[in-house]
Amino acid sequence: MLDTATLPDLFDLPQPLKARRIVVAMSGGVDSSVVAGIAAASGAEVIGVTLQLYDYGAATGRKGACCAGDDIRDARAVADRLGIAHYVFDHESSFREEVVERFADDYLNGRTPIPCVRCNMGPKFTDLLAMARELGADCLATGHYVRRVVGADGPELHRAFDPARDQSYFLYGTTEAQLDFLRFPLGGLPKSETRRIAEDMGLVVAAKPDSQDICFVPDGDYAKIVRSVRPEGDAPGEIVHAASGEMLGHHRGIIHYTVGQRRGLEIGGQPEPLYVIGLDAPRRRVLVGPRPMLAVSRATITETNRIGPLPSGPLTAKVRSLAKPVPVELDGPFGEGATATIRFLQPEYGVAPGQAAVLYAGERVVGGGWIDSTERWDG
RNA sequence: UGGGGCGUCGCCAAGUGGUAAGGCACCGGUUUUUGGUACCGGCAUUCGCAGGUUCGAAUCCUGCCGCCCCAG
Repeated sequence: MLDTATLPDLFDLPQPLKARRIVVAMSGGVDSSVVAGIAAASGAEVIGVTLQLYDYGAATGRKGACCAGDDIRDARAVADRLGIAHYVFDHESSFREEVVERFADDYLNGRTPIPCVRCNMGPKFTDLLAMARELGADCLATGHYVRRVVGADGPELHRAFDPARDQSYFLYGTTEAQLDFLRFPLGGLPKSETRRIAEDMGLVVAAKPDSQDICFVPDGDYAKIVRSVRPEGDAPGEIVHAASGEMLGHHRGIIHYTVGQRRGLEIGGQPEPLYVIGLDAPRRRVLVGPRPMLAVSRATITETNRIGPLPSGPLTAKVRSLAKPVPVELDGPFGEGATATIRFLQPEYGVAPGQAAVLYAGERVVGGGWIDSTERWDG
């Protein structure tokens, strides 16, 4: 059962909570619904806010999405159940510009975008956060699995207690100013506990499937979205061996490929698997080669964000969401939008431009940046 | 229309009388809040076609078809 005595700690706000106002970002999923429930139970005044991010019709009936159609309805139902205020803001046009169109443009440029990071940086932690301030809130709480820990130099971002649920990779772009105002009450809980709380509270979303895939891609066919936004982008081209230059086949369009990808090349008769080594957008060519050619020694990262001080101890980095952090060293200025370079102490495979590189000092997120280019390990 | 070689799963390829390896590709599953990766599983009752020899043929014989090379 929910221990109401510990609730104030989850929001780290000055007492008494009855005098506080908490805005909860409600996506319509289990996690943010539970956050709203916990906030309501804490005694604070709670306002649920849901952003409508994309087209209703396209998302109707979709399981595991967020922020459209049924999900907005669910968020409203939860808010009603909890007896809290709930507002829905139409954010479609800005979401389209900031997230969807950039997503498409990245693919057109031979990069592999990660829209969840953009969405967190823009609509959620900039726009929604500003709304929360306008609503006179003391904080903005979200259902992300990540921990905010107040250290000597201010709030820090740490990985979630439950490593299987950790979402810190998607939140590296959080600025210190944003972090000051944000709260992540679920960061210390295992997911099973979240669902249990949802059941205890009688929330309709208790058994709702976890969200996965990209929220605005209804059926996993992201290329369809790219085509719909940038119809001119899906042009066929050649598949070329990255080492020999030999033309091995044709592809359906560069947007279908990402560095490190193995499947979908449809090139047989090879002694070993071929992977996408690089994408040549101007020539519409997909460069392929054997796995050793994927080994990377350095990556240049741009638009870096730093959270808290650089540690004196060792750094690790994740260059994709599902990966154990690997040891790296950092060269150049880091943070405040600077461009830096990370050096991998061991070869790292399948580092794709467009993805995020997130730096950690142990459990703490030090920041990160966009992977802009890479260097071969032996090169 | 003389000589030589070849034709085994979509591709590469082992197998030369004992009842079709393997790799690549592809498909499915697992994992997973991005794209991918990885892992597990599936994938030729049949060896260009038609006959013949044999207890038994992809493997031997005959014919046909197709492709490649050399060629006075």
